[in-house]
Amino acid sequence: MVAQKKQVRDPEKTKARILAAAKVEFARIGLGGARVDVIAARAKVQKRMMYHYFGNKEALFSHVVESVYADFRNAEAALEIDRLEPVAALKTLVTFTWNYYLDNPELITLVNSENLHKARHIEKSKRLAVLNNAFVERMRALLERGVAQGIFRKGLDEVQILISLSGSGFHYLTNQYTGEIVYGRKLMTKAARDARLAFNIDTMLRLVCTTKYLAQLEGTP
Amino acid sequence: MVAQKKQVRDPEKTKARILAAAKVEFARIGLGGARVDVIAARAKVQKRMMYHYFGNKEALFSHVVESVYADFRNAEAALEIDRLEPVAALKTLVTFTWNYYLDNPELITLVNSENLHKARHIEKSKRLAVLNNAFVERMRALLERGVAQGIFRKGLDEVQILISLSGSGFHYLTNQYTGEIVYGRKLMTKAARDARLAFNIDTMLRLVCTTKYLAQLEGTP
DNA sequence: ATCATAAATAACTATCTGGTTATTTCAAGG
DNA sequence: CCTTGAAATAACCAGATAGTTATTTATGAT
Repeated sequence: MVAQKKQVRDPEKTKARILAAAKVEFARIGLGGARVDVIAARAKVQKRMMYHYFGNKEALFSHVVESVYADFRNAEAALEIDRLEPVAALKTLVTFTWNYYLDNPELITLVNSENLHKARHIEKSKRLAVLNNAFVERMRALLERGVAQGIFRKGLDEVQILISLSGSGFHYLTNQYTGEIVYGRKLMTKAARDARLAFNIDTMLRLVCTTKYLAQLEGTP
Repeated sequence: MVAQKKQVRDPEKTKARILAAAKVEFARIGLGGARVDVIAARAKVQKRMMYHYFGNKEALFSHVVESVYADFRNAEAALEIDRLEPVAALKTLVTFTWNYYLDNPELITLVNSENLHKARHIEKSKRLAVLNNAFVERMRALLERGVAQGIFRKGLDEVQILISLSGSGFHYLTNQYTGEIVYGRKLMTKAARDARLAFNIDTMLRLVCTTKYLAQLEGTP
């Protein structure tokens, strides 16, 4: 007779616990490095339950990546940047993106892991397709508004802008460890983080605004 | 009696074959995902030889990452951008960096893998410390020259510039798979690659040059 | 109450995997 | 030659690992 905790059934909570633990482990050490046993132990759940609810390790990974991505897109959509002036909207978006990365470091390593696997886990997701489409469309609309007001440059490609916008923060953070060695400097102190955000906002404005508007900004600081 | 190829001894070649195979495997699937047996098979070498020459899997990984990084820095140093006009030097550096990433895709996944492991494999490398130091110093000197000529903005931080310079290409390439899904567009066609390089050159110029100089450039296209 | 079903547990297994042991073979210096 | 140390080979192993089988138990509908 083995001492045994009374079973309390709560499928939603069990699923959520498995997902949360998987998110931590996959983010910490990648799909290849993560161990099913460790995830189960962290979730305080029998390993069998992971197989019950998610099928296998890779399906669990797919679930994690999709939900992390979806949370990110939904949070951005909630900004409703279409209600702001173009320049304010752009600053808001850069700041939000940077802070979201800082607050959700798993997003970064999970996206990297997913790219190592050629994005095959989110390839087929209809849910992400919809969210991503709207995301790109919001930037297209923002650029259009800025151009109409004579503030933004004509003919910019919203995809290039979005890649640079995410990259300016993402790259800094994902490469923070090799970065500190390469540049011989702490990159994650409060001062360093603030400096990078300010730099990124400046970068995006220089990238998107007309030279004329930039000169005007410099004239009235 | 087992058929057995006559041993031909060539320690240098054996080491090189192990390193080359390890580079491919670690780049393909990460430190956690790579298998020692697969590396040995790919190198056409007895697994024991890897342990003989490199000690263990992680030491082999360290060796690979360090040499890949060193090759990159040495190639950049060979550009001798200090012989070029500031603007030409910057364009050359952006173009070189982009092409180097394209020609050496292992660099990107290895750097990502190393960051997942908090850069502990290159932390202690004296060789990289020297190379990295010179690398940062070259950009500092370039910015200084540009400022002296009244072309570059004053007070720029060479580290921020370098992070953005590498990131503008690195981020595009490392996230190419999720990128194609997010943006609903092929990112690696010849046209797409050329467009990104042109965009990155433009970005770096806008970032570094004075507004006055930029306006001048626009006036005479 | 009883029953059907999903939730949870426990123990197990085939295979994989990093690393080792034991042995043989080559090649260079004396 | 012949000795000696490094290079190479082959077989092996203990622990890890993803996934399974078999069984029990809680819960909600009837």
